[in-house]
Amino acid sequence: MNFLKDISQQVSQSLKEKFACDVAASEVLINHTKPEFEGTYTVVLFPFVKRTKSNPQVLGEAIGTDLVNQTASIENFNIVKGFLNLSFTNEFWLNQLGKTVAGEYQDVNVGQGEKVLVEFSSPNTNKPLHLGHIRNILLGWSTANILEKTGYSVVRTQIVNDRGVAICKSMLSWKLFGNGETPESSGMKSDFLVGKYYVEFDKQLKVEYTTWQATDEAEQVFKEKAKPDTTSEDFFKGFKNHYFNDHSDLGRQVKDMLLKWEDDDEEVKALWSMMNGWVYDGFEVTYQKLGVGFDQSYYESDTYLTGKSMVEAGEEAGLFYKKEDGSIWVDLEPQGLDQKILLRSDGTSVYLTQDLGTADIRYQDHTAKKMIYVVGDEQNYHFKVLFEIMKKLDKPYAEGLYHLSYGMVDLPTGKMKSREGTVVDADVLIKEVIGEARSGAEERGDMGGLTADEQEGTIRDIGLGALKYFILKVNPQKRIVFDPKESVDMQGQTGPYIQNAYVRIKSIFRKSEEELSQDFAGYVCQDVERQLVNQLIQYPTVLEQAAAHYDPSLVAHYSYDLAKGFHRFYHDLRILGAESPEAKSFRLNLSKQIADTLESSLNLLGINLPQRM
RNA sequence: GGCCCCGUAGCUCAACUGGAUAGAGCAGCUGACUUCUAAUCAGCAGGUUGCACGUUCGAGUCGUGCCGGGGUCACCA
Repeated sequence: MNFLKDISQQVSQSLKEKFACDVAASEVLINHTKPEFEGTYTVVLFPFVKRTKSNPQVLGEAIGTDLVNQTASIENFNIVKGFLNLSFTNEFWLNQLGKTVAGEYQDVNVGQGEKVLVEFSSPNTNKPLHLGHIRNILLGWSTANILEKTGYSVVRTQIVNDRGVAICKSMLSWKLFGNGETPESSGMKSDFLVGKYYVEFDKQLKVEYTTWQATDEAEQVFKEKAKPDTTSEDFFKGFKNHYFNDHSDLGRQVKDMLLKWEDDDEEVKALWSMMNGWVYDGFEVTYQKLGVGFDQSYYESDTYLTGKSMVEAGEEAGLFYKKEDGSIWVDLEPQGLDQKILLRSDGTSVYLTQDLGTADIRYQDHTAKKMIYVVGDEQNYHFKVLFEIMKKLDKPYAEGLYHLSYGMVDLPTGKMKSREGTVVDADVLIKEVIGEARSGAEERGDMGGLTADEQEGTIRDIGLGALKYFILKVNPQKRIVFDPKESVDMQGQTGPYIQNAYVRIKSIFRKSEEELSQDFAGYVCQDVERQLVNQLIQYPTVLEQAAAHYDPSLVAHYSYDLAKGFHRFYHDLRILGAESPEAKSFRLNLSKQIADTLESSLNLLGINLPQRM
């Protein structure tokens, strides 16, 4: 919005000429005028009071007079306390709409083609995607869209955690208890089938553990390791991991499998490929339902070895150190962090190791110096560590790494826990939300001459629109409390509300037979209309901010405000039945721009706009 | 315990990064469909911004200290 810069410039000049005070144009603060006052933009005068040794009233009079005289678009000013409120001419607003129509407010190119890699979703392959993934995926997807829109060259990627103990649990469990069950034979969605065996493993382990607790061996362990005042019940609650590692038969078998996997054992690898394949098929279905996809997927199984050699190289270069038992560590205490292990004493890699390798391979593939990791905030510390290590290794992309951290999604009953079966599966939720949209549509009846297929598509867009908006409108840093039973609202500040504004506009244009022309010269616009034009020209600024902060919620709030403005306008004024040809032309153009902007902004959030609803 | 995040209306969220009398939606109560789609609009009611100091013309926003919630400090991922 260049005219704001011009105003700042003018203010700076006035201060210089009339008060001999040097204030850079960039220091001039211009706000939106509060609705209860006359005007559209406001210059805050307080900061100049001290520097000019003048009072706000005098300052305001001087600056305001200059602005009105020097700037054709400013019609009037008033001063309230230390605020200089500026009103713009009718001509100005007509011009602004004209510029918008001409596409002048379309280009945002802060990225200038710079490459950015956005990692999101990043699932494990032992169970289906759940509500938490949905937030992750929506955030990642829309952040990528926003970056693309603002001129970055974006690569969308996921890292699939396809190896390790978890998937081996599913594999072993299937082998022991599965009787050769397949997605075909069971009719289950394939990722759910794998998840089923993961849960089954846990169940069996629990049984095994409980039985073991009654043995002499367990009693011995309790006597040796329990602190004086703990009951055996409490002790064994905390001992579960140790049991799995040191005493469990199932645990032994899982580890055995993991070792065989690392040894490239044919049978184990075949099982692994098969079951991972099931999971990928299932994920793909879910991704498609959500309308997202990736330019490239990375697999931990392909990258962990690279990480390992990076660690070894770093150790040789003296950046890391080796303990007597052979494990390799990094000392990040100078950076205010801790000592972290990078390779286990048996030479196998840990979580960090893989992330090092993944980052490096990605850089080799894409030479993107910016990489954004969309990962939950429980891993804040992990990423701090990772980024520090990259700096230590002096990687060219080290400074461009960013952890887009977001809060967990909780249920009204508390945290989601897979062990307690309180996890909300992504597919189940999507179905529920679409069902909600369907019953809403049925209640309303009449979707105006759509075929059955089109209706189904619209219902899906509405349901998903509600879900996506609900999640994306919240600032990523905050935790979300999500009640899947009450599902998602379709009224008020919601996706469907915004979709509805768009649909109303589309409906108008369906009824308007003439070509859209710009014959609105001389039209005197009303307050609502000025406000709407003003909202429209904010769009590029909003995009810039959303891109700078990696925050889709800014776009979400903007589109709601715009839709709200439109609904009100629609209610107050006739468009097709406007009082004059100019008024009609102005309003049609305005509506068209609003529809385009709503479509653009909602698409950034991954929300589709139906033509009717 | 150390470090990190969060705390705003009954509920879900805003507040242009320090600016005016803290705004929306939901839920509750009123009113508006023979009018371009009522998934809409208008109104009422709802607040000591967790608490206390401090910084300054000005603090929900910055600082310090408490209180409450969450996370994290693994040879788990």
